[in-house]
Amino acid sequence: MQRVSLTELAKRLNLSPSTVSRALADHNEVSEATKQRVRQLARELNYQPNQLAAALRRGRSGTLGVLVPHITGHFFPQVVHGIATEASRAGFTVMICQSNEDAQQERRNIELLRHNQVEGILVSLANTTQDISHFEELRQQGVPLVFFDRVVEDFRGTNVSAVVLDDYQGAYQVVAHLVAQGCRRIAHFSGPLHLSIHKNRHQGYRDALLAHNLPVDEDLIVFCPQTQAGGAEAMQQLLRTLPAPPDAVFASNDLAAVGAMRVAKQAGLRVPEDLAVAGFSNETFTTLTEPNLTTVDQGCETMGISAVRLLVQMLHTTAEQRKPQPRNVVLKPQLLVRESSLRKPRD
Amino acid sequence: MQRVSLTELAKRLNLSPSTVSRALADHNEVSEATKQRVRQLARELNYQPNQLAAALRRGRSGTLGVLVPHITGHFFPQVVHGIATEASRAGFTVMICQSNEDAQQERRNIELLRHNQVEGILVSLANTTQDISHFEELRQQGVPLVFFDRVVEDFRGTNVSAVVLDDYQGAYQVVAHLVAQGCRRIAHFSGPLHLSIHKNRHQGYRDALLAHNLPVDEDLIVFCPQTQAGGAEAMQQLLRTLPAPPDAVFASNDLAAVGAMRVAKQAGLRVPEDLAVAGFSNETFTTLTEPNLTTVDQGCETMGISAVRLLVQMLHTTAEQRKPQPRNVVLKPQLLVRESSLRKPRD
DNA sequence: CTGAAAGCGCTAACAA
DNA sequence: TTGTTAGCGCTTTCAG
Repeated sequence: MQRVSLTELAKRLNLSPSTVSRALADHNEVSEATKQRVRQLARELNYQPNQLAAALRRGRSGTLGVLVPHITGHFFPQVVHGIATEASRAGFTVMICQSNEDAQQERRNIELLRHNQVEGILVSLANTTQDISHFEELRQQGVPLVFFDRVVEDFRGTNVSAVVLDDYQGAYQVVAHLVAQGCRRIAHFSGPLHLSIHKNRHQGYRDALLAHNLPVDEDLIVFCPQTQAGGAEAMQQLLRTLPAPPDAVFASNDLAAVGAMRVAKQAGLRVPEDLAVAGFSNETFTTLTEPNLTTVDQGCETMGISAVRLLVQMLHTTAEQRKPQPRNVVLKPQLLVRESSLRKPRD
Repeated sequence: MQRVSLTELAKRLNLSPSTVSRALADHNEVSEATKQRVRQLARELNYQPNQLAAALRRGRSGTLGVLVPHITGHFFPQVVHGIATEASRAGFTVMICQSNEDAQQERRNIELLRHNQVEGILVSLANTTQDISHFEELRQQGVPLVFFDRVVEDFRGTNVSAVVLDDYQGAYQVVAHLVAQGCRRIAHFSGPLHLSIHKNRHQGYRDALLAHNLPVDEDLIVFCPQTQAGGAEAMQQLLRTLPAPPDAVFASNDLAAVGAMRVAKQAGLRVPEDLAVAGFSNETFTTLTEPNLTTVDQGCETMGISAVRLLVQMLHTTAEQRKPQPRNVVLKPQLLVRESSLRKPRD
């Protein structure tokens, strides 16, 4: 069984290629009888339309480019899953590239996507990216662009869209919850503040304390690697240094929270009675710790979906000759209260 | 700055499109001087080659199709990561689709990939797929095809390649290790045997026992959902039913192992002293449990890489007019001994 | 070393 | 309702 082209079908049916094309596209200018004939033969010969040719001719590839730092861990696979699902729903295919957190690869992949004529690009920045000229170029040339999670702050208010999570809000909610549970000396394990996620969570922590008339005690704030070991280390430090241990720990991510929890338990503290613990991200393992870890869900999949919707919107508006309508979406995170911070019965 | 085509470049340089094309492809039949001129102007005008057109002309898209059940959880993201990385290394781009475990979507996506002229397809079956006619068709038409992890058994020995993990071997190793640790009454928590992963692990368990002159006690084999709850349930059942608890549990996956471990600890058994525990898959959380869980690493990324290599090989051999050379690769899993099963000091 | 010509497979004016 | 024509942007014979 050979590959047949549309032209081939046309010949066999004594029709012109255009008619066949229209028939297959179900144009209403074609007689029902002809459509039947065409479809029948197409099925018989197992005709496979060549999307490349159609895309070339139309000037529209029907493909969206996706550029993520990597497809590992918890967050990005989920987002990519959301992107792929929503793109498919909107009738697009996706071409996915990884920058491997490398600015060079990021540049190359952007090129690659362009050469493949993607209609728009969804990007989360590599963490080594300083020079953003490659994105600036895309922006100027009007390539529809949506950043998600790791965004270029400078592009706010330009013809570029973005989807981010409200980390500040998430952290604020955690602390408010801990206060409601009766905690008064809430420690915070933060990552480096040059990363916006940690900066925002840190700020949310501070503001929530102040809003509840609690002092911000700098001794309760520890900067540490956001890993299990880092969290463990930080907890040990607090237990060693302070006259009395804190009554809660809010870590900027789940791994650090687990580390803290483990050390606390080894030190004889009961969780949550003596020490309430909360993390951030809703990693899979948060329902496997003992006790289960209170955390903040980021709605990763929703982020992917929103990003695609934004992009598709932009594509429509540009197609209608109007200016593309960039927008910034800030997703609300969801506090998940679990055993590790629950001292009082739920309402 | 408008989009410029190769033809446009040619006009501006008073050259023919063919020469420009050759210059950009760095053919050695073009004078160095001309190459310079072409490259210079291309850069100045920010020329972006149209891959679609090139692909159409060449009859080679440079794209590989990937079809996975989903991009969530632990396993598939890792494999996809491996695929994307290796494909990029081999000069291909990837088009990724999800079947969402649905046979219908699987069929549609296969179509989609074909229409996009992918040069070959990497597939892991949806678990609802019974009718495999869509793959049979690909096979007959000579579309290069590589299955990974969830394969079509019927295709063994045909012009289709496959990459699978040696589950049997992995299970065997686990049990051999447990025996070496002094365990004699090793329980096994298995999933449904119609899934090959569980069937093979189960068989590995049995054979390893026999090989070490231990009896296979059917009372120690429990079929349960391979979830934390399932594992917990199974453990409770054993503790309730048996006159004496087993001295080890090997669960067919990590979640079930965690459930078993938790119940055992609650029942006052020490892990690993009274009960050694081992799982399968090397999920992220296995280094977060207390104690850390002994498990089997599947080399997910390696699987992706192998699959791509196999496909690329097939592409080469077909290109050289020779018959494609399908191969079956069986990856060796790696036993990771951790605290949950370690009773004796390491060698 | 360079150019002319043809065409990959499809779609979309414009005609009939 | 159907056909004619042209061409998307590129590569690749084949000639010069």
